[in-house]
Amino acid sequence: MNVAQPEQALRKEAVRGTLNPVTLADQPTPAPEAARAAGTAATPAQPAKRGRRADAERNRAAILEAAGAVFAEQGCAVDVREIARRSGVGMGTLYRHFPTKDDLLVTVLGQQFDTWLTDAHERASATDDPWQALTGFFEQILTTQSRNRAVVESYTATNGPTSSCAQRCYSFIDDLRTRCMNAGLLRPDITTTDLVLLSGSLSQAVLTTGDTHPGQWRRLLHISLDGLSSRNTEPLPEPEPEPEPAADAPAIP
Amino acid sequence: MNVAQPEQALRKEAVRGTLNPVTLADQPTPAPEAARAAGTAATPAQPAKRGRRADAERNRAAILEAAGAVFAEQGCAVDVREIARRSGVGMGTLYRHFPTKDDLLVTVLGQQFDTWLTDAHERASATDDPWQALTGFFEQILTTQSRNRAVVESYTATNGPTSSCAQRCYSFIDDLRTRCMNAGLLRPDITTTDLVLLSGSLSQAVLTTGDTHPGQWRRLLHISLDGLSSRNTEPLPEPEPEPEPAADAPAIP
DNA sequence: ACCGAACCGGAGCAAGCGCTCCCTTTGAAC
DNA sequence: GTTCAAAGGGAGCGCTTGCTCCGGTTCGGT
Repeated sequence: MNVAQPEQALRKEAVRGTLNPVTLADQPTPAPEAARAAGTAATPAQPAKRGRRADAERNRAAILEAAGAVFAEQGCAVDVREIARRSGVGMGTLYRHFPTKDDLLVTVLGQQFDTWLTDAHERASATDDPWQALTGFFEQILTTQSRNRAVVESYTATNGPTSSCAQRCYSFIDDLRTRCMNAGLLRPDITTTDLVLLSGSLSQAVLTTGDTHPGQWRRLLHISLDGLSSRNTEPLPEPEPEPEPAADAPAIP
Repeated sequence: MNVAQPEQALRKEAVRGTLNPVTLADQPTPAPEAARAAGTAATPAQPAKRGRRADAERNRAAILEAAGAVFAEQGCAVDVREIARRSGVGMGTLYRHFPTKDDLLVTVLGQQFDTWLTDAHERASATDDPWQALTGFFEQILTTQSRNRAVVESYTATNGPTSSCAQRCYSFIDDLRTRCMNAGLLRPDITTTDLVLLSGSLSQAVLTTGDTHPGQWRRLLHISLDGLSSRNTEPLPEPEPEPEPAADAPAIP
């Protein structure tokens, strides 16, 4: 799942230290019924595969909530003990529900991403102005990320649009681009990849400048958006051939 | 030196794990003579304060060279043992020369920054076109950073222009900005802070997209530069009041 | 050639952190 | 109420990593 793993990896891949922020590849909140279908013995489906005890369900929810808060505040690198503490459960409980810290992170970010993308869709279709849809999208994604370290970290750790989450996001951005392009608002050689990577770059600016220069990222965003406008006619440097998205090069929002 | 340290910190601040990428605050290659002046019992001055043994000098140089390479390749988080191995010295030797991993990192990055900034000055004064000087600067800083993980990491870890290194960089960018502004090439409300943070943001893009989309950062740079141009007249959102650069909020190039 | 101070090197310490083991507790079917 | 599989919890293991300790070695002045 992660990059450059040693050779062992018996079934537990985030073996030691390595554990890059995340790899939102599989099961982004899988549909409850499609649980035991494929060979993926991944995180058990969300709403009780077949009668989970009530306390277990409660604890699972508590873990998810605490993890969401802690990851958002402190980033992907927090001690698992902190999450256990905040959710009021022991380590054993936490690890029964999520076999790996990575699994927990993936689940949490997957949920957040789902709600976020739904919201983004609604907003985008609420306006008829393509340019406003695009700028609103950037505004939204950056606002979200300015409040969630884990999202930014996992984004920048494994950029590149792969995985179901990232692909849905990618095609959403692609729609926005097409709308703007048809209206002649976007300079003609902007690719969807440009937009995806631009959002990632600005995300990082949000994270970096968050403490020292609050709100400064809006200025950078404004500058970048102006640079995207069709009023700039000089062609961009050629995009280099993309190195064939490897099957294990995942990402997130 | 770093942020949010516990209370102990007996004299060794990067006590455990914490060790954020860096904090280029003090002694950016201090002048040899001003060694024992202030109370700063920092890294001993470079060229033998008073007769260092020849082998010690050789080892110090080897450590610096190896550390430079290793930090550039693998980032600030490498194991100190790796540096010791690559430079052919033992841990004891390494830690006699640099009392802390952080010290080593600061020294290495400080040197690299010095040579880089000198080069930047030469290039900038070699052209009469202010806009080309500005774009050349961005091009140069990003090219450098695309080959040096440690620089990017330390930049994004402690953004904000403080410390002697960062301040020299800041005033250099300020010169570039003034030249462009006088020539009417830059949109009028661009601040130096905008430029500094923009470079930081793009640096991150360089790091992030380096593996998956080599050279892509040039497109983002192009877009941003177009956004900086005076052809964009719409005013940017107000910059928020900067939170008084704290005495210990350092950064680097 | 001699001597002491400076230097070398790497085994080892301590702490952080992901994860497991195992005994205890509890929910819910009967 | 009884029973027992499922759930709980936390001490502790194993590994990493920054840093130290100390016996042996080497330099450079005499």
